[in-house]
Amino acid sequence: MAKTRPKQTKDRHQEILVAAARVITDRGLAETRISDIADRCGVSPGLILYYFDSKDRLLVEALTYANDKYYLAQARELRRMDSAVDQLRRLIDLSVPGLLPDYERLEEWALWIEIWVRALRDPALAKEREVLDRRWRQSIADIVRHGRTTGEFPEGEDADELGMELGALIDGLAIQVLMNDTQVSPERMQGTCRSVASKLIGAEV
Amino acid sequence: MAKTRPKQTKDRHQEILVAAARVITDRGLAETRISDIADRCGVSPGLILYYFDSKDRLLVEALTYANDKYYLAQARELRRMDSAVDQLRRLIDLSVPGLLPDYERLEEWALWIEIWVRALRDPALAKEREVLDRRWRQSIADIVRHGRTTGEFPEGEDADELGMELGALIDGLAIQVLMNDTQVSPERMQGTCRSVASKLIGAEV
DNA sequence: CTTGAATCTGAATCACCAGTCAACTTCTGC
DNA sequence: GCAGAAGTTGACTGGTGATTCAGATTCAAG
Repeated sequence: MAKTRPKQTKDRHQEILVAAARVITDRGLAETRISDIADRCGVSPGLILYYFDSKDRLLVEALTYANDKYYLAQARELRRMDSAVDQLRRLIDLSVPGLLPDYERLEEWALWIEIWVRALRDPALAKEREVLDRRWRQSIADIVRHGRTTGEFPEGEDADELGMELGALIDGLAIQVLMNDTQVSPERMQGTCRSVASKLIGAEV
Repeated sequence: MAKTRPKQTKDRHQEILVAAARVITDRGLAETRISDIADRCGVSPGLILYYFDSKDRLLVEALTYANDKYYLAQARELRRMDSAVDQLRRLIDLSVPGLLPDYERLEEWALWIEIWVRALRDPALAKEREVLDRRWRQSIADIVRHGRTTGEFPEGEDADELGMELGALIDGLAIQVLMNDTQVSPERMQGTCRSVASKLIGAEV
């Protein structure tokens, strides 16, 4: 069976990416060593460099890989919902760090900050980041457009502009929540997001 | 003259902090070496450790020192204005990375991201960050309150809540602008901030 | 089986850098 | 001036961690 080997390779590749993402969220990008990733996979450090040309490339790939994984899972879930209000509420809930028991969300936001820092000096990652961020704003704008076709939301401001506004609001609040700010609890963030979204969109969310 | 020595010492302390902040914005926190800071000051690496117990402490102090400097300059400027609308507009303009020629603003935001990343794992810095962030939201809330006493803004939602909302919006947008996102130009961020602020406050800004 | 390619290991190499330290210089007060 | 304190230097130490590499192992195909 010719597929066994290629598949094996692919799995190892992914396995390393997943392990790297987890190590990064645990220890932070700056404190992530190749041997940490190797330990997490149960292999030797040499093997990591066998699959990835350098630590840097691995880290960049891991950051975008993880973000992709979370995004796709979210998009799949939202697509199954008919109501735009439900979609928007769910998107908000998924965006609040620590609101839902599924604590992978915490990881996602921590990875975002690492991406931002690194993208400041790494042109390759900077390019990827823009794609990821655009996709994030887009998914909000799409919900707004969907709500307007279903009649849940009134016509109004440009949907893409709204996507940018709400996306930025969520980003900013998520940072505070992620930092464990005593004034910005997950529940408060949820309430604020709903309230501002309602005002900007012009319909109760 | 007894003042020469104490003053000299103080200057050296500050000089190092300033140099450290600049190196951090240039190279990134992760790539900042003691010798870089020493070079920037034109002194030997040993002297840096003579004034600061460790690299870590120096870096944390530099991050908050720089933030403080920017905040105080901004607060002083805003205090001199009578109109809350003027204050809010100015605060927005000062917050848009790269809008004003004074490019120190770019540095400030880059430092914020470094603070966030590091605060995730450094409890001491986490505590400082909360103070700094609270002060930031507070300054917006104060403008709202001021505008309500002068009659420029109508009564409405809790001023502190508004401070959190607008603060988060600005944070989120500033990240995109700082990253050089092609869809989020400085001018667009400025327009969006004014427009959202107007809607949430209930008066044209 | 056998062979060659893919996978994997772990010790060795190599560069880098935080922090130390002994010696040197410059002040300050007397 | 002089003694001691403060400031400064730069070579050195020690630890760390990325990357290399020479083999060992596994596997697929003939």
